[in-house]
Amino acid sequence: MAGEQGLGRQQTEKALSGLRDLVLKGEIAAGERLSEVLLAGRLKVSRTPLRAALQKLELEGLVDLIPSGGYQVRRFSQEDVIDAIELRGVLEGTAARLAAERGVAPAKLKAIHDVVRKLDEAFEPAPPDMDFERYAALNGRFHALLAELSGSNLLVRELERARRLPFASPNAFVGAEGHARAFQQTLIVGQAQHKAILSAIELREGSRAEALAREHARLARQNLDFVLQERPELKDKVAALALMAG
Amino acid sequence: MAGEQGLGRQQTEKALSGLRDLVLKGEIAAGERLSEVLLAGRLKVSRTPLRAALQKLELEGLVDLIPSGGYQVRRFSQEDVIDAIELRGVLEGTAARLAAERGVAPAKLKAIHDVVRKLDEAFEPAPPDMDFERYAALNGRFHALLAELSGSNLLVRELERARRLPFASPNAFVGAEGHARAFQQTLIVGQAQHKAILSAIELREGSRAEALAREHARLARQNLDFVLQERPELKDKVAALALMAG
DNA sequence: GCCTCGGAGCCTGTATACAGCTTTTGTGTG
DNA sequence: CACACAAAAGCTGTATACAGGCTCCGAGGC
Repeated sequence: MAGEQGLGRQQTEKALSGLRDLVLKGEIAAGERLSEVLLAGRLKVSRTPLRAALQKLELEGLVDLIPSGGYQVRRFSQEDVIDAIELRGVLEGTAARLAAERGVAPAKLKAIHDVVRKLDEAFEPAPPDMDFERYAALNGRFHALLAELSGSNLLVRELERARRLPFASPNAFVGAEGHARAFQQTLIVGQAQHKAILSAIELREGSRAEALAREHARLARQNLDFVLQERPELKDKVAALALMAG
Repeated sequence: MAGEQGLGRQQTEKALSGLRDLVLKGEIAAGERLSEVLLAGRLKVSRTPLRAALQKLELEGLVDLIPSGGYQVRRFSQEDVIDAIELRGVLEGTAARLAAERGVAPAKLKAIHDVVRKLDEAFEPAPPDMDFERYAALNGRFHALLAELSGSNLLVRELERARRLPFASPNAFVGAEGHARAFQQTLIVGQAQHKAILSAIELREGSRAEALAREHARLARQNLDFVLQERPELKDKVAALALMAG
């Protein structure tokens, strides 16, 4: 039954999203070897698209190639998580600096200002009733638009890649806000930083824009440290940390 | 004749290096669609490892996926080249900063100092007789070791990726030195910067180390501008620029 | 003359068969 | 009881067959 569906890269997409889910939800332990036949059966695809998905996941950094053959789920140390956050900060800082240095088209500025305004509105309901999902969507959009402000296709690509690691996502800790008041405060600080970054870009203050964007990513680092040092029981509540060892 | 060779990923490796050569040497024009059957025949592999190689090349950024199916050679604009150099500078700057901030094991420092000394020795023959190939190898090693000094596996990976784009390589313009005295001077300046970067790292001056490493990458930018503005006829002599449009 | 529609060829995405390497298990020996 | 070795099972990497789109061309209509 070759080409049963036949259209596009449908099976590969199915294998990719399915496999990504399995890894991200921790249903496959870190370091575990990934059997192609087993996974193919589980995901209801043949080995060919499954192997394609494995290769893509390798590029995303979720799985590692085993020298003797095959793949295994990548192990992330605490240092890896810290570095991934740092890296996102560096890249977003570069995006902000380039935007400031090179200038930004008014239309793009308007679009990102709109997002910031909507983020403000998302704060209006009292904290317990806040729609975190909506906030996360808008926050993600802010960061995507920030990358675009740089005017660099290359940087947009790199940032898309960097954000794929779940704990490096700007929303890594947003889901857990319901669990700790400290997290909610970081949202407020974060939104203030959003505005400061935009202001720096508009004033063409490249160095300030870069520093602010870097600091903004450090909020995630702060949340990470908070979880690890003061509330280790929250670790399981933050899905993004499922992959982290220790 | 399934599994004719059978060992490891030999065919994939063959397809990957062969295909990369074809693209890098400009034997396939930018924007051209890549026919799998044609290429498979040309490289003497079957379509399966060829497709694997195509996917890897997509991750390297040399080919683009066509939405309707298949791949094409990626087009690089002048801006892309500039941004790739900038990105390498940012990442190497981060590596240098982290090395300074976090400290470096003496053994690693010794290793990179050795490379710097050998680079000095490579300058001893009079410029026309200089062994550029040896210089490029040592220079590449310096940059690889610099990444390792950061102590961040993630950053090492990212820098390996970033350097894959030929024009973003630290050696992008080294091959062309024979063609212009101006290039030779950049080698001298570059070596001085190597030493300054190491000094900053040893003194734990993170900010200085970062700025220096960024500036070091800008040598490539300088060479690029020199070629484009003053000696356009050299463009064909720099293999790394073969992929650039215009 | 330009646009729309249809068909033929080509091409990609997918499934599957096969062979050699890796790993593991079980047995025999020191 | 530990270790070495051998056989077998499982697995991956590779080749290839197949089917459904996609592309391009030409014919027909407005």
